[in-house]
Order: sequence, then C-alpha cells, then structure tokens
Amino acid sequence: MDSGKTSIKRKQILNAAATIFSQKGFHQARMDEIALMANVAKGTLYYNFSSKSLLFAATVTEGMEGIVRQIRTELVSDLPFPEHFQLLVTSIVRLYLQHSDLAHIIFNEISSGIDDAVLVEIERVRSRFIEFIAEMIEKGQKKGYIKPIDLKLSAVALAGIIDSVCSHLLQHPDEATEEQAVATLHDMLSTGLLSGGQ
Amino acid sequence: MDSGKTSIKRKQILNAAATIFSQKGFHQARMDEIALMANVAKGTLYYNFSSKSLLFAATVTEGMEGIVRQIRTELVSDLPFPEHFQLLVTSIVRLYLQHSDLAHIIFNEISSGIDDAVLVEIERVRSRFIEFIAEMIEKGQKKGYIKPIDLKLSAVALAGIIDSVCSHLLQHPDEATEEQAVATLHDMLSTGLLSGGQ
Amino acid sequence: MDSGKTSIKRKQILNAAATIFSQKGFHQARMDEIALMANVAKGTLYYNFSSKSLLFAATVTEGMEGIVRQIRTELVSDLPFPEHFQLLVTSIVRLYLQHSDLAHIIFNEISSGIDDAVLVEIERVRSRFIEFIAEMIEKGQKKGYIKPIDLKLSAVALAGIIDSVCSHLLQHPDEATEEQAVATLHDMLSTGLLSGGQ
Amino acid sequence: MDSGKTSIKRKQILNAAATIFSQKGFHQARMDEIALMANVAKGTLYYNFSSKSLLFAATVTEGMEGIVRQIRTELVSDLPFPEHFQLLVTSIVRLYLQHSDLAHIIFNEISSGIDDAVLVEIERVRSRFIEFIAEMIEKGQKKGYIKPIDLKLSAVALAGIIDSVCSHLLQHPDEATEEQAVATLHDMLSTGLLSGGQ
DNA sequence: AATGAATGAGCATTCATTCAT
DNA sequence: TATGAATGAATGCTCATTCAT
Repeated sequence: MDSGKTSIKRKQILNAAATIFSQKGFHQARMDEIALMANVAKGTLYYNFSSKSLLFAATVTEGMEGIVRQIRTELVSDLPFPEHFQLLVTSIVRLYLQHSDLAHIIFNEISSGIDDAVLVEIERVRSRFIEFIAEMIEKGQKKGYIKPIDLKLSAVALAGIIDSVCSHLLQHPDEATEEQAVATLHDMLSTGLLSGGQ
Repeated sequence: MDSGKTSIKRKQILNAAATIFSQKGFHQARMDEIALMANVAKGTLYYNFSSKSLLFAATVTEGMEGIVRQIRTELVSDLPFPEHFQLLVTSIVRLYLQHSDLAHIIFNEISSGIDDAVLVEIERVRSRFIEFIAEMIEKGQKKGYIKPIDLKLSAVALAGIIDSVCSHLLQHPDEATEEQAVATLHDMLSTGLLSGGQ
Repeated sequence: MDSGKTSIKRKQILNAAATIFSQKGFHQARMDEIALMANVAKGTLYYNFSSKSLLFAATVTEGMEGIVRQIRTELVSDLPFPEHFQLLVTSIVRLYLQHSDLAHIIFNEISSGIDDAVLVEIERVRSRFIEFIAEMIEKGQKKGYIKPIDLKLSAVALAGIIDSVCSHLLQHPDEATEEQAVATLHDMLSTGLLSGGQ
Repeated sequence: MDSGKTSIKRKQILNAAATIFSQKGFHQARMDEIALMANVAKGTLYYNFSSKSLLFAATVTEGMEGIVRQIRTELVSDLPFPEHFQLLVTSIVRLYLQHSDLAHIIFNEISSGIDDAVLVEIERVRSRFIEFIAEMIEKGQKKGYIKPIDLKLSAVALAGIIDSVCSHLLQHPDEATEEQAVATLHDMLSTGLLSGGQ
C-alpha cells in the first residue's frame, strides 16, 4: 500500500493524521486518536500505512504536493512583476493560514526519534518548497526586478519570515489581521526595514 | 526547590538538560539520559526539579536570560545606527549559532503535550525576546533610520528570518558560510529584495 | 468444509502450511505467510479451514497418515526379525529426516495456546504412532526376538531416542552422517550401552 | 542488571518465569502473567531483565546451572559402575520430573521468533548438558563397563530417551509409575531391546 | 468458491514519577 | 541531600478472523 492514491479510508486517515499531527506534533500524536478521528479501526491505519512514521511521511508529502500545485496554479497569471511578487506573498500567506496544520509540520517538525528515512523525506519536501521559492526569485532577478542576492539563502529567508509571521498570527489572532501581516511582509521583503533611499 | 540558584548538581543538571533537550526535543529527551549525562542519580533530578516539564522550563528560561543579557552587553556601544543595526544582526546570528541548542528549542518547540503552564512560560520567554528586538527597531525608528512599520510584526519577522537562515546553516553547513549568511540577512533586512534605487 | 479431500487450493494450502508450521512452529506461523506461499488469498484459507488451529490439526493429521502408511508399506516384507527391526529403525529415521517438518511438529509441539480440541487431536496422532511402534515391538516379542518389556514405555522410548538423534542430526549436520546415526541407534536399541556378552 | 545474582525480586521473577514459560512455552507466556505470579509490577520485570527473550534466557541458564550442579553432587559417590550408572539414570529422571518445567523448556523450546542470541544461549545450555552426559558415558567406557560407541550421539540418545519417557509420564501419570519408568529406561539403556545373548 | 479490505483484542515495551533508605 | 529500585499507565504494533462483494 502506502502509494495507491484513491481509497476512501486512506483519505479519511490522511486528513485525520494531518489534523492530529499538526495539533500535537509527531511524538505526541496517538495512533488511537487518529483512528478515532478518521472513523476507522486502528488496524486500518496499519493496513494502509505500515507505521506511524510512514503515515507521517505520507501526510506531509501528499499534503505538500497539493499545496505547491495550488500555488503554481494561482501564479500562472501574466501579471507584471511587482504585482506578481505581491501575489506570491499573498498566496503563500493565505495557503499557509489555510493549511496551517501541514505548514506547521513542514516548517517545525525536525524532532528526532522519527525514522531517519522519514526525516529525509520531510527534508526533501521542505527542500522542494525552498527550491520553488528560489525559482520565483530567480525569475524576478532575470527580469531585473530583484537585486542580485544568494538564491537559496534568500528563499530560506523568505520562507522563514512568512512562517514566523503566520505562526504568530495564528497564535495571537487579536494582534493583527491577515491584511496587516501581508502588508508588513510585503513591505519588508520589498524594501527592507531601513527608511529613505539607502 | 526549583529556585535556589547555587547547587553544583543543579548546574550539572541544567547543562545536561540543555544539551539533551536541544538534541532530541522535549518529548524524545529521557530523564534517564539527562541524569546520566549530569552524573547524578535519577532521584536527584526530581529532588531539584519537580517534573520533566519544570526542568525544561528552567532550562529554557535560565538559558535565555543569559543570552539576552549577553546581547544587551554587546550592544551598549554608541555606534551610529547603521553600524548598530549591522551589529545587532551579527550578534544575534552568532549567539544563535553558538547556542543553537537553546535557540532551536525557543524558536521551534511549540508542540503541545507539555504542561500548559510550562508552555506559557516558554511563550513568555519568546515574547520577551521579540519585545527586545522590537525595542531595537523602535530606537531605530525614533532616530529616523527605520521606516514606520508595525513594531511587533517586524520584530517577529526579523526573528523568523534569522531563525530560518541559521537553522538552514546548521543543517547544511556546506552550502554557505556564517559571513555569507550574515551578509544576505543584513542585505534583505536593510533594503529588501527589490532592485532599483530604494 | 475441512473434510472434502479434493480441491486443488486445499492441497496448496496444506503443503504451504506444513512448510511454514514446521519452520516456525504453531504460534510463530502467520496465516498471511501461509496464504502467500500457497498462492491463495487469505480469505481462502478460512474458506477451507475454519481456523488456524484446525488448519494446523489438518496439516498434522493428514501428513502423519501419509507417513505411517508409507512405513507400513515399507515393512510388508517377510524378512526375518533382526533384519526387520533394522529396517524399522532405518525407515523411521529416513522418513523423519525426509519429513522433518512434520515430525518436528508431532514430537515437539506440545505448547498450549492451541485449542484444547486440536491439542487432543495432535495427541491422538502421536498416540497412534506410538501404538504403531508398540505393535512392532509386540510382534518381535511374540516371535521371541524382543525381551519382555513394557510395550508402551519402550515404544515411547524408541520414539524419543529417534526424535532426539534425528533432531540433533538436523541441527548439526556436520557432526555425524545419517548412516552413523542409524548405526548408533540400532546398536543402542538392540543391545544397549553396557559392554560384555549380553 | 541481568547478571547480579542476589535480589529478592529477581528470584521471585525467575521462579515465576520458569513456571509460566514451561507451562505455556515462550511465545504463549505473557509478561503480565509472569509479573502477577512473581508479585511484582510489570515494570520491575523490565528493570531486572531488559526483554522477554533475555528473561527467558536467564531462566533457562540459571535454572539449568542449578540442575547440573545438583546431579554432579549426587554422583560424587564411589559406587562401582553398574550402580553408578543406575544412579545416573535415576537421578536424571527424578530431577527431570522435579524440574519438569525447566527440563521441558530445554528439551523442546527450539521455536524461532526468539532472539538469535538467546536461541544460541539455550543451545549452549543444552550442549553443556549433553556434554555432561557424554562425560559420564566416557568414564564408563574407560572403566570398561560401556561398549565403544559414539559419545555425542549416544549422549543425545540417552537425553532423548529420558526426555521422552518422562514427558510421557507427566502427561499420562496413570499409565506407569516413576519406578516402572526408571526400570524400563535402565533396562533399555543397559541391554537394549533384544532378548537373549545377542 | 474466492477474495482482500477492515477489524480490534491482545501484548511487549517505555519512561516519568515515587519513596524507602 | 541524594539515591536507585520499583512502579504502572500509556502506546505502537500484530495478526487471527470476518464479511461484503
């Protein structure tokens, strides 16, 4: 199993797993609880995914695939670059908040105690996301809109800044609105913190 | 107990705890292992800290206090602002890498399953750090060096960007040097990604 | 079901079961594995045999029937007794080694945790084998070749001695040949260990 | 742990383990049940023996050591050989029946699914017992009482014959007395099955 | 007759915590 | 103060069995 994409129960399980894993983290998530939320017997979890680690891996991988696909879809527009960049930030923020469960896992779950193989898989997913962002930045550079800067590092930085602000937003929903967050992010990412024409 | 500051064993325990907790995260760290590394019997852990959660809280709190104190010390200089800002970034990066264990905990260990009381304590430590950064930004604004921007959000963003890049650096030491990372961070934080005369 | 003798799948299952059960013993054998080796779906196992215990019982019973039948066939000869006795030992040893899987089960699988009903069935098979040996001994006694001795106990002893030596042979194939084993067995069973003119 | 010889709880556990393991075999024995019978908490089992397999190994090894020691003690007599041999058979039978639990394990538990390391350990114990018997036979040969015969094979045969008859006795206590069993065994082992002076 | 997805009771093992010394 | 033997609740995983198709 572990790879057929279409069983109903399989989807129920992946959904429940995404929720529970992101709420509690890998180690604190209980297979019992996932089974309960997925409305399947515990054995069904293991019939479909041979271990907790592999269920976790599948949750992250398949979830992330969907998200990246979605962002790509939203960005097929032919907008001029400044608007394109604005859209990128907005899209990522919105999707992060929409799928905060998965996003939280991907950005934060590095904790050991997971099979090394699975850890590598998660790292691979994270990398692919970073590379996707790096692509966007590179396009901007080629069109002359983005300054010459280390691609990988700036992509990592961009991911980190969005993760951090969105996490904050989710934990303190009263302190700022999504619009404010997007505005601040876009402002900082575009022209930095310093004032005036430096 | 939990508050007397001077026992030798207590320090041994806190040191061991910092190492183990940062290597393995809260849930994967075992009291046995901490006791072993601290050269202390397991009972002694509980004689000094009444639970794993409280030991974790003490580790984080006392560790962070030291770090913030150290940053403040390094920043008492009367440098003009641009250099001051550069120094701030450099200091935080250096301390993050130096205390990556603790930093990692503070920036990433949100996973529940820890006593709520302790979670609140960790959040408090994180907040204090964010506020410290916000203060720095505010000073820059008052002196006219930093553009008007939401203080809290930009502080959160700054913390996130540094966390993300430093974590990346630690996991992929071959991809970039500390100097490159500092340069990229300073560049992005100062003037953002867009090219042109901002 | 459990009694129709002619399905192809049924035979495939019994063959696979004999192999797996003897390799791993009753408790360690898994129905999955038997189904796999029999080239049959798991459900088919249960369609033909209503439980693991009953499959085990059928495996043992039908297997043993064949073996006893075979020994009887080999012994229809009209050899004079000494040669007849020699042939008996040789045949049993050869068949034990040939069907070591089944033999191992029948001589060693006493472990409980199997349905009592099935345990009784196995015991019955074992008994029948002991009785078969006892018959042989009795014949020898009647012809004056075998000393007066408790029939049942000596049959049990004979079975035990053969089982023990054959098991040893299987586990340590390098320590002795089949011929040596047969010779030693025949020697001990014929005239015992003591030297001198008995 | 696993090697200190003197804790009270440790002994309680080993006694309970011997009983349960021999009643149910390795796979069917439950750690819960052993803990219950030993009057300790389940955790205490694991505090003293790091796994079920190791507990099993310790049970077999330490138990067997005691038995072999006991047989050796009973055989220090300076009896002339025929009586010595009789005593050997009698002692082994009596001890087998006395410690039928352990004896049963050592002679029958070959089932896989136990750690290989532990299986090897059990095989080692069995071997040592076989060697002990071989020594006895060798002594008899040197004194001229026992015929020239393969030492190892005859020792294996002797162990097997005793095991088989004793097991039978335990399962069918009504069919023969211990004395009858000893008599039959001694008779067969001394002069075999054939009558007269062959 | 045959299948295989689904089930859930059962079990070994872990580990924070306690407490007698 | 310090210890470490003892505890037992908690949990991942297995596998015989069922049943809708």
